[in-house]
Amino acid sequence: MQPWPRTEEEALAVQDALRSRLVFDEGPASPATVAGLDVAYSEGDERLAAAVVVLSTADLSVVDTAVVRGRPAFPYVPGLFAFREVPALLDALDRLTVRPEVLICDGHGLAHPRRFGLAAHLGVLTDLPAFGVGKTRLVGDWEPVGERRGARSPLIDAGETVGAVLRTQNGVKPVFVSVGHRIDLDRACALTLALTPRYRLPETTRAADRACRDLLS
DNA sequence: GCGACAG
DNA sequence: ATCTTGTCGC
Repeated sequence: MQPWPRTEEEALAVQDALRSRLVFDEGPASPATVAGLDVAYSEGDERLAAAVVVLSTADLSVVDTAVVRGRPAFPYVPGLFAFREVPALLDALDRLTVRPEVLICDGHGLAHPRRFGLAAHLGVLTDLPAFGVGKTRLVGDWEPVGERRGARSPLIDAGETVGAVLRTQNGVKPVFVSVGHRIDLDRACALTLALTPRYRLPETTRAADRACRDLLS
């Protein structure tokens, strides 16, 4: 993916081309390692820091960390968000010394207007199992989710299930889980719950958020 | 024309 | 994403 798209039209064309490479299968049931990815932005200038933190699924300990500085590669446009962060995230992934078994992204996968959000995009480019855990919705509707941790409701857009609204903590606002590449929704939700023993967001996301924020300040 | 709109 | 004080609760 050399010539990075510079217009919305070009970006849409790239999504169209890459979408056909998505693979939908069960994916790893109990991966030994999972990676969290996140990006932090500076206020005034246009600088960013991208981080990937690999955790051991067994005890949630940190196995590897990679952080890089960079620039947004595209303006923020809902639905084209991946074009903004993917280059920096790939740079960070390249600097890992271990290859994680699953990528957990800060954003959506299939829960996207054209079914190709950040998690799907990164999954295809790395060919690693990948899914997204978003804090807010981009598309879709859902029925009220039970108040207890583990409760979930299908996220439906244009008549199809594109993800799940999952409660990770009792009485706390749920998160939006959606498949990206080479993993199914049940396993993505199970992993998300395994990574949220105490907080709303996965430990992977929290670790990556801290890492890139540290590099920026 | 009016809202909605990942991070 | 980032800007922000206090406040409620364990």
